[in-house]
Amino acid sequence: MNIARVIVDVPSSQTNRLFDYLIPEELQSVVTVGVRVIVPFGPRKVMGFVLEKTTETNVHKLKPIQDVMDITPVITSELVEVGKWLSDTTLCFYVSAYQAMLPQVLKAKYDKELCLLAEHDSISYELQHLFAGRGIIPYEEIKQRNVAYSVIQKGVREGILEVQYNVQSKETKKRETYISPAIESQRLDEMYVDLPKQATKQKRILAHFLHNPAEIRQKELLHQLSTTRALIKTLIDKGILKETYREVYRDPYNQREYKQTTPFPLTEEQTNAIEPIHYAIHMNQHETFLLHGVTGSGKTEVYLQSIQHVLEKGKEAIVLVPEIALTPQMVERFKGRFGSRVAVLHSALSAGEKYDEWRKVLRKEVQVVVGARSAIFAPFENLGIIIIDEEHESSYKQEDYPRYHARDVAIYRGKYHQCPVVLGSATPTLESFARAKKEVYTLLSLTKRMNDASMPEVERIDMREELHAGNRSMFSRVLHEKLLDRLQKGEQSVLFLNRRGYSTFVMCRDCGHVIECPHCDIALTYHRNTERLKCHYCSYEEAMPHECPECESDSIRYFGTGTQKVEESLQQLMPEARIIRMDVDTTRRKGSHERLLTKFGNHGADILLGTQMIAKGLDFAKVTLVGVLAADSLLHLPDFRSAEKTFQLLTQVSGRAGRHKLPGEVVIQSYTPEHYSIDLASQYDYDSFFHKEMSVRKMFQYPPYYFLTLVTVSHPNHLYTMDVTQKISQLLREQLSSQSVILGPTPSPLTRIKDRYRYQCVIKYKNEPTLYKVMKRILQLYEEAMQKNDLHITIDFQPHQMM
DNA sequence: AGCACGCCGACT
DNA sequence: GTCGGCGTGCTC
Repeated sequence: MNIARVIVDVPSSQTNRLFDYLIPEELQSVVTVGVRVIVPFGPRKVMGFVLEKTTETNVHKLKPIQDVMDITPVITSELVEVGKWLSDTTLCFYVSAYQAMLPQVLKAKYDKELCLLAEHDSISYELQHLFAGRGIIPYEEIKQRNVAYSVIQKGVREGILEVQYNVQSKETKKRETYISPAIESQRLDEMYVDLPKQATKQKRILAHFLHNPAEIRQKELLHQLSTTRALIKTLIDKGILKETYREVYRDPYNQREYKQTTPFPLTEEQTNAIEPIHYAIHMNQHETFLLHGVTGSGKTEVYLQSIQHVLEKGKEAIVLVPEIALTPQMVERFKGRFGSRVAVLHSALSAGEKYDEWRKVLRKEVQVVVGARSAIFAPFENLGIIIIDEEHESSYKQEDYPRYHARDVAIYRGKYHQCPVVLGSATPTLESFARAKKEVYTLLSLTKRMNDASMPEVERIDMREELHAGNRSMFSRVLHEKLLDRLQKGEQSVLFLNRRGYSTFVMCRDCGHVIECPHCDIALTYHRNTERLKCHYCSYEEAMPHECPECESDSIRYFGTGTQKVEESLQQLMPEARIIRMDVDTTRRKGSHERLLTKFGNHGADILLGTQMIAKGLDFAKVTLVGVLAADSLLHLPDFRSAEKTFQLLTQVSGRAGRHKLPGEVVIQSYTPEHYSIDLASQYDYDSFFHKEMSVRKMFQYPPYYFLTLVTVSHPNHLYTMDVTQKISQLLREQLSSQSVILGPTPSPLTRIKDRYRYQCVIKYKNEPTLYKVMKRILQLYEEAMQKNDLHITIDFQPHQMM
């Protein structure tokens, strides 16, 4: 096995294959499948992943591997397979798939240096000036100092200069310094006596070690003796003390104390739900469960006790949680139960912290990972369960390369490890619920809230009537009243505004009529530049009307409101109320999210106004009112999932009120309160919503009845972009089965980004076994244009956003 | 992706 | 003759 087959870190279609390298004798034992290596590639050096080892090759001029970057593999043999599958099913490069599995700091860093091979005084004046006495300089200095590249080229040709390509790892390990005596205590005693009288501080330090010769953390020593590093350094230089380094983890949760919890007694429903999961764990059997439980029904306890079983079997668990729900409260629940056996992986951690948490997994120091989407690649080798909480969350779908869905990866890994996968949600995606109904997944239901709490009462407010009654503000009279009431009682309110409602659908403020596409039942998008309304699914368009086509009123407007504006008018309406605004702007800084929530939790404000991010996980005893300012904002986005998303969001938000002793109330403001998603959400009726929405999806040929694939073409030239998209649509129509529907070319919802025009084509299909092949062929066809002509073609199988 | 190689026009 | 423009093709 002296040949390694390597995927090089060059993301291009021509290099997207294995390259064979000779493993030098001295690296024979360290070069194993899954390690990163540095290999010569053409004239430079690049990072690569070793995917195979072999003794045979048909390449004659094998180059040797230059170096290894890892002592132990960073990609387990299972993840090698996952990576292949991932790149095959998302059509991404192999490197991209493997990069996606690793923490950012393991990405290679490249730099170039210029080396001087000749004697300094034998070279030209210009080069002497450039090198200024140094033997190696950074390559960029050539440009900075304005030296002509021809001079460098000539030097290289003459053998005076050499360009050196370096590959570095960005990883840094945090170390702590420890101090201990370098000599025996007897000699230490002598030293103490020999020290000059005035060296009182040095004596104090020595006295400490005479007393306690054990190694001590430098930080602690400095603190205990209130001395300085300089003094210690002196003693080290004298050879009396020595310093040693010990690698430590950057543990963002280390300082925190977690109250240890023990398993709660389960309700009858929970017991029924957990039994099949435990059975699958014990039988080492893969099965996908859909745990459908209303908000507050105790899904987490089911997760925790399932994990408990897994750990008892000596296996490991992955828990995925949506990014915005990965709050300290959530982490606390897992750390509280499993303590130091838990690693946490999410985006709020620094790169170094993420790396450290990830390494705990790699080294098998933890058995449970709680994390956001990418934690699905946690390098466990003995998985016993994978849990995806809030299964319906769109953040589980990666929106750029590789465009994977964590749910698919989970099921792939679950099959590999023969372990159960649990998808949990109060509002499962139609896809998952339909699969459960077809018994592809096993459905487990929790219909009751814990402690017999009831869901808060929901009142829907028709904002059209408010307008007719002369209320032009964005707060209905009922909501205003209730807010004042809470303020008086010293209770708290949460106001929710969807920021994505900043979009631009067109609606009549008199009759609530929203202008929709006649072919797609989806709101048209207002294009400011052309003053026209367009459908992003079927290319239909029309002029922006001056009056409502339904009631002929001239109150027809395009819509959008920001949190900032809401805060201003709220403050105007209720000057005495203390308001906390939470949106992207106020939570940009690290830790501000938590700080604001803590402040609200301590009743540092009366009203919490926010976007998406406050819809999840909030659990405050004094919150008795939840207001949704514009429930329509999601509804009319150009997205076939808009009704589903509205239902999910309203259900989610409603769950924030009255979670404790005080009963809660919910006010939903809307211009179309009669819409089934709002109506059924206010009644907490998932089943009816499911049936209604399924019939809509069936009628309009959308998932889960049909699969979707989105092809997006972009190029600086408008006509060319249209042309390529047209040709691709044509090819798809020719090469795919006649049952498939191909929509397009259509301008993308964001038709121009960064001076690039974007067109798209949507494929709706039921069964298209050759789709990957056809797509690959199309990509090959345009490979040249993509390389030379700045053409981009992206393919998204099962897209979540049609942008 | 990068980089070298190689073939053309515009110079010292 | 030499320098530098960019199209072409390769990287174990």
